[in-house]
Amino acid sequence: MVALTLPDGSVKSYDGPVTAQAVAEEIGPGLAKAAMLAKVDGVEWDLNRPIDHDAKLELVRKQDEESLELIRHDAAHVLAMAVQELFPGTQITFGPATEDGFYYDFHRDAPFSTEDFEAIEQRMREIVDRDVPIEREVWTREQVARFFEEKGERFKAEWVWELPEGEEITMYRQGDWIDLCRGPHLPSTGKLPKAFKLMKLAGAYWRGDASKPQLQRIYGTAWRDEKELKAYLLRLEEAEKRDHRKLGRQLDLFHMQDEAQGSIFWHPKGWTLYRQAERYMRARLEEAGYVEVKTPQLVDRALWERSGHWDKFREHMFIAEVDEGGDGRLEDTHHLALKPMNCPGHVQVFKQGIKSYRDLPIRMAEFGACHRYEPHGALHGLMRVRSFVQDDAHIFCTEDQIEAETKDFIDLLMSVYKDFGFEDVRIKFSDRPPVRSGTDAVWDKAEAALKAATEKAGAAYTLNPGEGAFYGPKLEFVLRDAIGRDWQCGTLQVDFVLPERLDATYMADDGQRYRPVMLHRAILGSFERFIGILIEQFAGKFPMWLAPVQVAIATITNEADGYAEQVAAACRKAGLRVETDLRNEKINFKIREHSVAKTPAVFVVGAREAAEGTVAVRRLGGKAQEILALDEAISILKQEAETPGAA
RNA sequence: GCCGGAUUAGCUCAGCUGGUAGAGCAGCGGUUUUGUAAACCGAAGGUCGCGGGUUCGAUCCCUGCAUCCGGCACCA
Repeated sequence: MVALTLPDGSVKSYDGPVTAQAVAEEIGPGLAKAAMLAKVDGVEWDLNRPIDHDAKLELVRKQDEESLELIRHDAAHVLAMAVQELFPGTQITFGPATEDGFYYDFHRDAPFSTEDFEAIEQRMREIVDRDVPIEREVWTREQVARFFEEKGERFKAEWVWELPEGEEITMYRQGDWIDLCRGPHLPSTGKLPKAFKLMKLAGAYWRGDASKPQLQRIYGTAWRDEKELKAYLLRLEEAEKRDHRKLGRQLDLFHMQDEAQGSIFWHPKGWTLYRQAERYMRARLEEAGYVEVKTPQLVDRALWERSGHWDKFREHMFIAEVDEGGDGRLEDTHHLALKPMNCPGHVQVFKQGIKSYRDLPIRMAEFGACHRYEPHGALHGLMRVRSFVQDDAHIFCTEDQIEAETKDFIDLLMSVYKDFGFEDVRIKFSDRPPVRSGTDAVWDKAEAALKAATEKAGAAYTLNPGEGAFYGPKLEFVLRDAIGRDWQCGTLQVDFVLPERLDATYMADDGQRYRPVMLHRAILGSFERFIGILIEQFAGKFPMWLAPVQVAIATITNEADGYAEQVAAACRKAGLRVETDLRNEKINFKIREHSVAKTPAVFVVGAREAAEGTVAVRRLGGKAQEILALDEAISILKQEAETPGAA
């Protein structure tokens, strides 16, 4: 007897094992058609896999959000099958669902081309039309290994041995194609909606390891129906318009060029934006009890050797070679490095004089310009550059102070993000990496302290195993760009190692010297990256306090030029960032240009306004105009332009 | 760094199977003085990313390099 309890509480009993598909059919043909997946006692279960024990049974229907992951995983299998049919000799590896689609990694000597996509998609649709059953089979590890070895599938054959001992090994068969997979899957290929599309082609290393062979990854997207697919593609297209590189050019914010790859030429408007962010951050830090310092750009290699960076990151540092004697003799050649980070410099400041426990915590901030020789393939607009400025600070404190400092930091960061318009912040906790400094005991202490403090601060985080810095565990505060890529911005790192290496001490109340703990922390991360995200977040339509030009003053005829200059002067006097537009152009044209430039407000002035001492205010995105007395218009804008948080 | 793609005027892009290039916008010169998202006319603008090769002839084919784009790897 098998008794299945349905979500409505009703119980269905059967003489022997029964499939969820059969149960659905019994309930009704509509449900049978819509059903995609079962959940047996909460565990995902193939519809056509017999249930042989009493359990709670739920059915996931196509219209349920949960069906998406299944659809995408099945789409990946259908893709793999299509590829192997069309390109014999191609080896399969992995093909999971992703956030909005799926991919499959293949090994094949000849490269795929996006021109192959049409044929592959065509074949995928054919496989759906064939409507072949997808069946779950339980094999032994040896059977799987032998099977794949005989087929020349060396990646699959290798992988099966990595699966945990004792785990049930399942193979999913669809027609004459079969893959090692934990499932679950649809009951047949015909259930896969044809709302999929192959998107892009990329290289990816086998098992994410650059020392292993490189595979060819085909990315696709899959949805429940054509309408969802269309909406997704449209969303992507819209998102691409927010690309900060595109907007950076269109809004004349910055540019880059080959002679300084990975570095930014900030134009006046972009630099204004940057300065607003900097001004705001400085005020917030001062308010939060930070002191600001400035440390050298070029530092002798000796310090980097002591800090451990020379050993670990030499390849990624810009090194200057200085021949002191000017005679080419090696003995007096010095190596200096452009600082790739500010920590060792801050420790030097800390070490001047003797610090007392009464001085702690010391929150030492620097808008530090750093240079890192990032690999070519890593560079990405403002997001990943070789020359950047961190809103860096190091908090020197006692172990007892870690918790309070962490909490204060998280609060400060969240409040800053909120002022910039970010509510959706992902937090990751990264623990010890395989290659690291410091003993396990020290790491135990650092990880425990950071975790406890984070939990106290009430911040929800996900675990990011093995991704910590070489000297300590870290919290990463991650923001998302327009097309859904995640970028680490803020960070907090607990460090017991560097104070040791660079011999930082403080005098405690017992008259003994102790090591301070260093908390490395940044809120924006780098101004460059944060501004990149900001541009995409606002699609270039910055709030008044950040907008490079807050108001454009546009004349209707040149009779109003004199008045327009007066208006501009009054605005400047009130601290507003103004641009005048006295060109010999129609007002329609001017309005269009300032709209395209995303200037938040335009004051239109003509003969009428000049006579009456008013301005016609037009807001970005609005059609309406409002005639206001000049003083009033200025005071309204001034109020809107106020920097949030601090002044 | 790795895999794939791209590179044509300031910008966005066109250029069929090899015969040294074209549009729109911007810029420049004129006309126009305009009431809330593109006035009209004109002239100009290019070592087709850089180097090598094939060819009578290369923007186009081959090759090396550079940069950029999409991923992967990396990210103190």
